Amino acid sequence: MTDSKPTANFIRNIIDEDLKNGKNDGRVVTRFPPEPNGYLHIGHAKSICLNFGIAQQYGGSCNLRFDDTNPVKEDVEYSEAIKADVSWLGFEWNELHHASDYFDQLYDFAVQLIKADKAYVESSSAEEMRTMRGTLKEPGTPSPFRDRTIEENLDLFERMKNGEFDDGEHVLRAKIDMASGNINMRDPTLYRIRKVEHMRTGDKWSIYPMYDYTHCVSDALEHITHSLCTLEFEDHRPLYDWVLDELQTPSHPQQIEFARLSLEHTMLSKRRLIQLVEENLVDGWDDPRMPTIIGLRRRGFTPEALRDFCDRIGITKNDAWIEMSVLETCMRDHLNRDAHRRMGVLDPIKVVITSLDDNHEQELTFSNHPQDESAGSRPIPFTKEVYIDSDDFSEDPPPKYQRLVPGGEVRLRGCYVIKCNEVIKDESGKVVELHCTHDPDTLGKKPEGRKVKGVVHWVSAKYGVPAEIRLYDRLFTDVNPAKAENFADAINPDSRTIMASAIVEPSLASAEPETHFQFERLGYFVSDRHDHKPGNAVFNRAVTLRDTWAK
RNA sequence: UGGGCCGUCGCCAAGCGGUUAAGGCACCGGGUUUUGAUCCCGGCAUUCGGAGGUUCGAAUCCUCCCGGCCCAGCCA
Repeated sequence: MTDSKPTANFIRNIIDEDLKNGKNDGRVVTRFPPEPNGYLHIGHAKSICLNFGIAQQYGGSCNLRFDDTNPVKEDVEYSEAIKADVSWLGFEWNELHHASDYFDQLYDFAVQLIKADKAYVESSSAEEMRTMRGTLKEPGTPSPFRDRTIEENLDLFERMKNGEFDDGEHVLRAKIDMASGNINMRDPTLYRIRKVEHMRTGDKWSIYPMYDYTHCVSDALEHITHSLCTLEFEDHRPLYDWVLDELQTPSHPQQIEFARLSLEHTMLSKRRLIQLVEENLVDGWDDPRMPTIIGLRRRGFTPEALRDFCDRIGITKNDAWIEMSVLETCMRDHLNRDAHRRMGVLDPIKVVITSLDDNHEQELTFSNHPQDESAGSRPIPFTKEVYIDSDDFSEDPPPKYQRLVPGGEVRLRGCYVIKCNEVIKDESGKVVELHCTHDPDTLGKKPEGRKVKGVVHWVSAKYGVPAEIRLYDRLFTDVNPAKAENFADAINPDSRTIMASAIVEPSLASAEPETHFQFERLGYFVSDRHDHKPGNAVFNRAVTLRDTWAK
């Protein structure tokens, strides 16, 4: 996995062409403009990687800008979380801005529009405006307020700003074309009255600019060259251009739209995500099953893997659905390369090696990474009693089973070959202990005269450390849960399995929170960044190992 | 004839008038292996939503048709 040469896409082609033609004096400036009204998810990661990635590739820059134009939905809790997520993903913004930084300029520009007779104060109700807007197939009708004099508009707008009116009494509209086939051009609202505390400007303003008016002006003020956004804004581009043309801003960024991310078995609508959290269907925004950046992080995904993912899925205008396997592969690729190997047993079953002395103790040396010598090694104690995973033993094995069976042999990973001689059960018939003997001539060498194919991970019963291991699966069984009648019903009942009695090798007790490991034969895990502490080992499984054994 | 946009392998995606139609994921073999992992090697679209047309030559240009997505917030 490398972050080198990103795949070609239509946006890079446009930029290449612009550069060739000397447009923007060879500058490339992008921006990532989230509204601070929630947590970022993997769909935002796509946009972040695109915007910051293009800036990097072309030696340009990328700004982080909070689109904080609707004070009723926004909060600094979110803007702080967003900054943390962007940084964690590995990107540095050039400038940090807020749309609210431009409120004064935006107001002056609005006055300019009024003076040019390109904007007017509308005093109809929202209801009436909707009626007059017409429908998709029928043109709208002009408002009776459309022909107010410039002086009257100026006066009213100033009084709106001064707080003389209540929410909903008036609105400032652009004067464009009520008959346009594009509904966004039927005199769109530019300003509305909102007597609400703003997260940054407090109660200074009682009017707030709308997205369509704010975004293009903000882009222009920051001298953005390429304003990248998602497909649903295609219809807004004529308005974006109209505003900048009317205002004759010195800079006129080019808006380019690309398809948003759709990932199978998950759902990226902010509204639905909020619902998951509020209805306690998950544990919060950072629940490891959430597609939020913070959730993916806690699950054990890495910035490298997420960046690789964004590069692999590409940028187009197709409504594409990405299979989970792509994300999982990115995760495995990265951690296969970087994660140190460890052993842990999820559901322990005791193995007594009867051929060993009661107090047998042996220190074995395990490589941290079989393909990377530089990763070093760590000691692992071997004792008479060890634990193996319960599904690595079977009295009634399925075909091609390569693990331990009564009378059979298996290799304890990095240790001896053992043979199962006796199966101990409790009153209910449950297997509680296996009595085995070891072949002393198999440490570091193949057994004589026979083949032992199976290898099983294990932990010393005496030195193993108790741990809680959380296993995760997709949150939704449906490919597209958003389409389910009641999406809560689409939740996978087995999306989380807690293995409360797991035992892990001693070296893991001292692992720092948020350290990634491969537990051999089980998958990639991370020590939980919140719950993992000395004396309380907690690991989350990000993804299993690839498994080609037909189960 | 409201307006805008999209259709290349099961899923993504390069390709921009002349290529044997890249690559990744998935899948199917085979080899290595003390992780049923990794790694390696091989297979996987005579065809680009369909039909016409232009051209010596079309996935790439034109026309029509079919299928899908977005838009009627004082949300972004």
